[in-house]
Amino acid sequence: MLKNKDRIIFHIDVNSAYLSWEAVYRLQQGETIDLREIPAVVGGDPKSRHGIVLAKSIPAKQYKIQTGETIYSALQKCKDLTIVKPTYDLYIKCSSAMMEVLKSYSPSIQRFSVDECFLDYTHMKEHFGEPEEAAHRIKEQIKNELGFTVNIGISSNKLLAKMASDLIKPDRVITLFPEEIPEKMWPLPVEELFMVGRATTPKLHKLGIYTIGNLANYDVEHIRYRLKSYGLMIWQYANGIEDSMVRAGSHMDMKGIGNSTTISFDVMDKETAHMILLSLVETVAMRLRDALCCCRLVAVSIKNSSFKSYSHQKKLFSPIDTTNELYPIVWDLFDEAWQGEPIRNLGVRVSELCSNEFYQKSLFDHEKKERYRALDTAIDALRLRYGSKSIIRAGFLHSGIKPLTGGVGADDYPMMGSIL
DNA sequence: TCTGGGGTCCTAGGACCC
DNA sequence: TCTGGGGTCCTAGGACCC
Repeated sequence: MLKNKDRIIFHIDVNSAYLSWEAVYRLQQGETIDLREIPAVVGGDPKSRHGIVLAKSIPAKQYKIQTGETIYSALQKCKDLTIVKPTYDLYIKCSSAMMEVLKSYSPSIQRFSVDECFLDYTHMKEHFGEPEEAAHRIKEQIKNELGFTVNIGISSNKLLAKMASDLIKPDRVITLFPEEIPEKMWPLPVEELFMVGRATTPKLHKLGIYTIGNLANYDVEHIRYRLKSYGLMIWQYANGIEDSMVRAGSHMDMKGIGNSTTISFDVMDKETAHMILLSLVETVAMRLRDALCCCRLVAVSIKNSSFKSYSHQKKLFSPIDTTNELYPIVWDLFDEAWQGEPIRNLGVRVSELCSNEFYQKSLFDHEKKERYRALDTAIDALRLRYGSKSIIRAGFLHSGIKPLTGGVGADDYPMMGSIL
């Protein structure tokens, strides 16, 4: 029986992913300046109210520019900051190219996000040698073949491998085995521990916990009493305790599908809101069918111009997957929830997914439903063949609203969430 | 021309049933 | 007249991740 402590897990993390990928692409296009070597960020357009920093170069980091802050504020910190728009299609391609390289080193890979994954190296030693040696080979191969650098963290579980890859950047292989925890992980500020975020940090500070080591050595019952199961989890993380498997997941274990959008102006009327919701539904429903799923729960979220968010959801009697069934539900949910204030952001999310192949037909299903499904299938096929803009609803023609909104590209991948 | 968009999981409270 | 308690489902909101 293999003990957990004998596992070898790699965490591969692309350094400044979006920015690196933009830099590589631009160099390939004949650009002479490497974005990674100047103060630069990838960020949206403030005009359309998308103005936040998505990724920064290391020189930009020297100006204390942080991911998530506004472009406006970043410019205050660095007057001649270079700002480039995100191109998500490129990122999906770069991510997939990296996955192809990693697949040749282990069959057991868990994609954690577009720029991070876990690789189980446990049984690969006889093929590729000692873990550190292999990690260096992987890192160099990605650099040489794809042009960007990665960090690789090595340990006996996913949590420690992930913490390891964060220790020193960029272009590094770093180990963090259990015996190295006191020296390498405990001195770090507690907010650098995975799952300790903005809300938990001040609560821990109030308890006199400032470092990961403070948390690790705190009375576990007391922390559990104060922070419930969450407290127990982060206490275990601080002690390097975590034993989840590397799940070579597919989109089959996706829990939900959602799209949301920040509108470039404040929406003041129901009709416009309905149009935007319909364009979100088109994308959500298409992704749902693409995953061969139906959903049983539909939710609408609203963020108003004062940044207050609220949501409204409905559990369905029978699972659905067609645009024509989904949008009336979404419109109703919106009408019930909207408090009449100016709207900044709208979202649609479906969950409680099940297979669409053998879904239980309810007694109240009617033949119309079958026609809807046939229509959607035909539209999906046209969009696949001639592009997403080849067929749009007439209502969008003169609306000034995009007929399809959102999506993460053809290559949906499962995200991991709070539990490793 | 300040504040994105994609996820997962947990909790609390109320309804409802026995 | 007094006011059980357990279980499950549903909903809204908030925490965290990238």
